Amino acid sequence: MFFSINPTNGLAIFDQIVRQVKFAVASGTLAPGDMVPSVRELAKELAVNPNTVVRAYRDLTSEGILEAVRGTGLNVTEDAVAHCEKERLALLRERIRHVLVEAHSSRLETSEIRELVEEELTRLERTAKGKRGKKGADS
Amino acid sequence: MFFSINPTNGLAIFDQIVRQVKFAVASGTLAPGDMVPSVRELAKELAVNPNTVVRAYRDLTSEGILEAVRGTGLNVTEDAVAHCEKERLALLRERIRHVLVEAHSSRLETSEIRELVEEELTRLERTAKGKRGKKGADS
Amino acid sequence: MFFSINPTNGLAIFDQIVRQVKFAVASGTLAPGDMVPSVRELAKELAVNPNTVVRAYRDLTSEGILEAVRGTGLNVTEDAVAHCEKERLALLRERIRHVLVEAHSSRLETSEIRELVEEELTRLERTAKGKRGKKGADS
Amino acid sequence: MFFSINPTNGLAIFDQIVRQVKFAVASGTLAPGDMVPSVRELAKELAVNPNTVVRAYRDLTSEGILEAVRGTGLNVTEDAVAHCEKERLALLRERIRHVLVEAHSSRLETSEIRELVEEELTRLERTAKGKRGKKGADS
DNA sequence: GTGGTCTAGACCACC
DNA sequence: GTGGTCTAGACCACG
Repeated sequence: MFFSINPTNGLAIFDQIVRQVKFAVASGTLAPGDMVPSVRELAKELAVNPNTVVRAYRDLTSEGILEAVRGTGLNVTEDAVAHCEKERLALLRERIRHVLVEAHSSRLETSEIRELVEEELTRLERTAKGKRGKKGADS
Repeated sequence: MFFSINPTNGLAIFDQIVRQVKFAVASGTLAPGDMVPSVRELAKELAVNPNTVVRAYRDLTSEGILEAVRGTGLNVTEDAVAHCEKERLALLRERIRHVLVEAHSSRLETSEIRELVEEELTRLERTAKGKRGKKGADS
Repeated sequence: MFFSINPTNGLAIFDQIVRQVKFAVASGTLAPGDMVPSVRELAKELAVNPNTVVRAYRDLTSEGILEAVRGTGLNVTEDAVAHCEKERLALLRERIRHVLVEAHSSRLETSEIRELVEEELTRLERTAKGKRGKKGADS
Repeated sequence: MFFSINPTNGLAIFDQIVRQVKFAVASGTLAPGDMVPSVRELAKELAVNPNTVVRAYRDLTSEGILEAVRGTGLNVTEDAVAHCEKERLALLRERIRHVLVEAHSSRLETSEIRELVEEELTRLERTAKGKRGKKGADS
């Protein structure tokens, strides 16, 4: 459904899941009270080991974003929205800063970096449009 | 000297060293025939274990970017420049794309992403100017 | 199992492992999709440090002969066979040439060298037969 | 003059020198009473570090093959011939056996190994003839 | 359980 | 002094 994993991302798989849940909450795709997919279901969908999903859900639970409902599953908490909205930009900003710092320390001019970013951003938009035009899209 | 390690940027230390050597070659900071800092020296400077530097240098050697001169050290090969110039953009582009893809999949609008990048880029420029204005400061 | 280390043959241990994996692939003893022994297992079997095996496996991985399957182990790639078949003869030929060159430069006649080789080859055959005749014996 | 170094031989440089001196003695190229080249001279000729030659000569001296003549240099001892003649075959045989063992353990048939050796031996003869035809020859 | 990374420190060959 | 190799043992992420 809304998650997609890229194993060569630099991010650990469980971390990608954690972040994507947070992003989904921040963007309203996942609302308080909604259930997240079961561990098995998500593990199958993403073709990862169930324990990896367990790990991600455990982290989210201990951060108060998910809560266990006995015998039912995990659902998004009330507090989650505020928490995730704040965190979304921070998480992204952090990664963006890291890569920009590296680009800068490689002695690329700011303008060259900006150009690189624009190129990739444009390519991304084009891809996104293409997918939207069709139907579902995955990574 | 010209290398700096950031333990929280998601990249393995040896990989950061590898990339920084490549960037230094690409930008001309390190020219063919130049010697890279000795294993022990760099290890001390970066406060990492010598074996971590050995690992990075070995990888660079097997990529043909460095070559060992028995008993004297490692120097940058003639081929290195072409190799690194090509690779610099590819390496950076790769990381940039990954973070942009994540930002996009978090349902941020392209304009919002662009804004985030601009903010960080501006902050980066300001920091850089600041440093230049003073004297040497390091990360 | 199929690997054996000889600490006095002039080759580094990790290199002997690398070569033996390649040879096993070239000879079909190890087929694409097969898992190589785990780092810890092989280290124990050869009585070497696990890191030495790690080093060998890493080299093989970066040559595209092995690939890591997260959390399960390393397996032989599809490409490995072609790669290793070509390399087997090259690796052996290289070593053979070196020793023949030395023998020749020691002013031995070609016929004398040939004789030496034949003697050792015969002894090798006899030993091999002996082993086959019994049961398993190792070096 | 009669020595040549191959840095990619698998053998350490000092060891190549040691062996070549022994071979020269065994073949009569160097006779008891003959002086070996001075450390400086040989180091320059082979383009290696003088300390490497010192190391080789030290080993040879402690084996009783060379002896120091105060203020003159090093010369070949009386005992050297017998010693070296015996050792020549042993040294070569040892290396030959190592490579044959490896070839055999790579599951090459004896006939295939023999073929490989013959090919390289033939190539060696051809090269040697070529050189002899001309004048001096180097590695 | 698996491999990946890192630290710590040893010995060797070579300059 | 240099790099190369090996040992020993730790921690992490993933299955």
